[in-house]
Amino acid sequence: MGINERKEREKEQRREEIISAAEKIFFDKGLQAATMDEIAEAAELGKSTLYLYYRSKEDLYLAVLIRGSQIMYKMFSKALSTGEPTLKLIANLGEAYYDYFKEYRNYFRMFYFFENPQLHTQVSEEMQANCAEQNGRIWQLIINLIQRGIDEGVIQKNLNPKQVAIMLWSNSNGLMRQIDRKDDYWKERMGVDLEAVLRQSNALLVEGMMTEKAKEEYPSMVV
Amino acid sequence: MGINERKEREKEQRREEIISAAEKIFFDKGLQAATMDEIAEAAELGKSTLYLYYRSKEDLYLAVLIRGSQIMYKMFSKALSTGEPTLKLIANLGEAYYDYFKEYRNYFRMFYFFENPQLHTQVSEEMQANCAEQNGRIWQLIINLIQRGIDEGVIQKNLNPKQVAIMLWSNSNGLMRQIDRKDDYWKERMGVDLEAVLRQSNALLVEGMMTEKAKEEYPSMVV
DNA sequence: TTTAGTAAATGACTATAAGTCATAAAAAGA
DNA sequence: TCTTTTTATGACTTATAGTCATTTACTAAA
Repeated sequence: MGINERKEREKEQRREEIISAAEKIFFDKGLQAATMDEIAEAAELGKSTLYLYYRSKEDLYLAVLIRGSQIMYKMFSKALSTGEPTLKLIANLGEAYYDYFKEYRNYFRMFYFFENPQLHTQVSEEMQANCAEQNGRIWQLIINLIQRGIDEGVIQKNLNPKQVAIMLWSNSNGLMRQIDRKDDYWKERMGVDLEAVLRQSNALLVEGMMTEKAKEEYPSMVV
Repeated sequence: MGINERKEREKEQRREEIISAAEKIFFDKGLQAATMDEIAEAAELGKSTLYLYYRSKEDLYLAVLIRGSQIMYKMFSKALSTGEPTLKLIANLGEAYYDYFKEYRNYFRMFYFFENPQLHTQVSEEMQANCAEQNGRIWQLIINLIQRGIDEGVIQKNLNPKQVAIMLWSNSNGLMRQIDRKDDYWKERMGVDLEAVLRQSNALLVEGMMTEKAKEEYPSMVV
């Protein structure tokens, strides 16, 4: 019978509405300063109702984060589907991450939460598993790409694709953090353009991992 | 008269005692979960007394952090005073940061706080200024070192020393974060040794910034 | 249409913890 | 010893996450 299905749909919709309301508040105030009362008001629901859908404020925060991850996954998938050579795709993926940062900076900031386990005091097992799965999908995209580069002989084959992935990711992420928090400081007080630093350090890393053959074939990738 | 000086000394000592007590609790529980009541008990003082010395829990947290920064500064200074060639010192500084991470991981973790401005809701102007100053001293050490490398002709002179500093720092920091939180995951599930990744990516970046002359002179720095 | 049963929603409540303040204790000075 | 200043505190206020008994809305059978 269709009633249960309709109810299921409505429940899912309500979950999404709650996420949308929570998003506004979290984007504006961050995890700590946002209150469940505010979110409830934004969602036009009683606070207790929120707890029927999410077990804790942190779980709700992560539900928003997962929405942000899904967007990232889509952007990355799209960047990888242009049919360009693998090395170009690696560069494109770096750009896609930077595009994500610029376009969805609110989500990007929420990812800080992942990195500080001391903030995780009320995360449910389920939600943690959801996040891990979503996260894993994105890593897989990157790792597969690097593996392809190795198989094609454009990335040195003594490198571990996971190792390369984490190296590139970690570097980009660290710099985008700086851009997020201190771009003006670096630009005005130090005369440093962090966007250029980001591109340059990524390029240096990629170049260091390319095979000699690839350097000849794609001289434009060499700094 | 000496009474005021003695009092000043005692007050300073009390501040340090409070920091030591706070440190234990913060190391154990993190900023959010630690309570001022616990800290007061550890310090054998009433909670209200803490507020005579520090304006907020966050300020107290930062006071602990500054102690951690001072240790870092000392370690870095020591690493730079061996009289070795500049390129070697750059590598040593990377190692010194990793040593700090291993030996003072509790402080290292506290630095997460800096990176998430959304957590800063009660930081006083003074404390912020103290942190900025302490922070600036450390950056200056690094930047001066890179500048020396440029002056000596071992680092490419088209590079901005601040740019180089942030590139190296950001990369190391990002990877040490991963090591802190997910070393086992990467090792056991992915077969990746993050410590090796850290060294390798630093080496790649340094190599990419060296002059040709330096590469000839210090072939051991080339991967 | 009524009624019984189920699912969804809520307002009032509890517990916890940061931060305040009037008052007390201790120290210094006269 | 008495007064003033400094240091310390316990009781209080406020804010907010999370709970729970109760209500409201919806569904289905009589």
